Amino acid sequence: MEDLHLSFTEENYLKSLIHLTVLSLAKIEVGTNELAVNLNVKPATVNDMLKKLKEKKLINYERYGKISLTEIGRLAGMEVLRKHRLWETFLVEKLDFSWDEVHEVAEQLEHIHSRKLIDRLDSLLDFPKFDPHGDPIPNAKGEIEILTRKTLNEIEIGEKCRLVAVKDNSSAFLQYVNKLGLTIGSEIEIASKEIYDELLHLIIDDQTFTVSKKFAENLFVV
Amino acid sequence: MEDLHLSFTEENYLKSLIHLTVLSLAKIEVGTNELAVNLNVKPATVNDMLKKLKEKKLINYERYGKISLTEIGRLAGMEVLRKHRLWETFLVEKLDFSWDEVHEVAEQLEHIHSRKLIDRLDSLLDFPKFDPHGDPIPNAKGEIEILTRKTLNEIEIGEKCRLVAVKDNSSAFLQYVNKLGLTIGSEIEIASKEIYDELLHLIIDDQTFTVSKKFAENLFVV
DNA sequence: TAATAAAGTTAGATAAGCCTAACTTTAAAT
DNA sequence: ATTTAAAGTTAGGCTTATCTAACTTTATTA
Ligand SMILES: [Mn+2]
Ligand SMILES: [Mn+2]
Ligand SMILES: [Mn+2]
Ligand SMILES: [Mn+2]
Repeated sequence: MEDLHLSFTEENYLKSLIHLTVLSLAKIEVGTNELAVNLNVKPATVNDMLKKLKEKKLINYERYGKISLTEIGRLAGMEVLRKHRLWETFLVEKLDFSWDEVHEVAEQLEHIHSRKLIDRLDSLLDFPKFDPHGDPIPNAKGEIEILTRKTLNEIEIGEKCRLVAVKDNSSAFLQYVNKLGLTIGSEIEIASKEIYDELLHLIIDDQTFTVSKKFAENLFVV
Repeated sequence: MEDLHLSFTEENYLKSLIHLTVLSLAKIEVGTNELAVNLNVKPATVNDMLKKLKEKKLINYERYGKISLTEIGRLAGMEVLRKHRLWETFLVEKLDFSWDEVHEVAEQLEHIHSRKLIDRLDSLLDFPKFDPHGDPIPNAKGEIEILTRKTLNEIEIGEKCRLVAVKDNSSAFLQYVNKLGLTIGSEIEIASKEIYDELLHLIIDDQTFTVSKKFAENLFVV
């Protein structure tokens, strides 16, 4: 079953669709424009590719209709996501990369075609369940644990929570997280919130920090 | 200096040129046809690319003239070769691949762009000098130890030698080498040679084997 | 419901890599 | 020194992935 040869671009479309449907709870379809934004291309470009992906039976799609993954498409997309997250874990665990440096390289490595390579890598890393950003890693069967996670801005004043993952994977954001001394597992308490400009005052390790709503929306906590 | 962005294809051209010039002792230039054969494309295709590579100052080339690498081209090509051989070493050393399985995957991995990645990989592997096929690995400065090596068919009857590298990297050939119980470092004695069909009779570990001239030409010995 | 806005599609271009077929230049043989 | 063969080049096409500009369909909102 796993011998359909997909181009880098096709794989990126499928991975995007995984993010926009499977991983975005309670939404199994997306539109052309949303996919275009996610892939950083123009809607006209997406439209061309939709025809090709439908032809290859990777997506369900009708003219002017919504887009969803077929089972084949879902498996192929999940494999790309699995590779991405395993490579990120490898870079951090084995090559001492920091978590803000791995995403760009993993964007390249996720397209290496070799089932054996990825399964051996999984084994070398001891079958990790989460990547360096706290995101779950799909297993070899394409199964993933989808957790309902709150973002920091949804937490009430006075409540304590623990950082389990980050939404934004850009190095700009992650370096900002580093600057606050935050890592996956950090305890965070909401000291107070500003109504006017929506700033949050946090207590981390007995120190006080002020962050924006935008920042807080990119932190997943429990 | 290392911020010229090269495509996979351009990198493959430079790597080919490294093989055909730098690594092929006493020949610093090649022609369009020879390069085309090496890259498995048509001469017309090569011709188009030559114009582009010259434009980017990666090769020296004039219409109807021979092709050679510039210093920039040599360094870029050497880096691709370095990556190829380091990844092959990684696959064998860290992921338990056998030497006949690594070449195809390394053909993909050699195009991952990240200086940090490759230098960390080098360090993880303890700065190996040779890849699994006995080929020297260029260092981070693009320097490589070029050794003058004899092939098995050049050895005289009665002489003993040691396998140091293989010329052919195809899995078909390497599996054949495996079948004879040969590995890098194996002692080989030439028992005799047939004049008529150029077969060689070898003694390896007190056992006798018969191989063709074609086979013997692909084994480097000292 | 009719007007307007948003979403989606099509047509026509472009650039990278590749091809075949025909042509030109250089090298090798007679 | 011609002739022929080999090597190299050009012209014109194809495919993939992208774009812009114009158009059509669906959704929203007055
Ligand atoms: Mn990532
Ligand atoms: Mn990608
Ligand atoms: Mn190889
Ligand atoms: Mn290659």
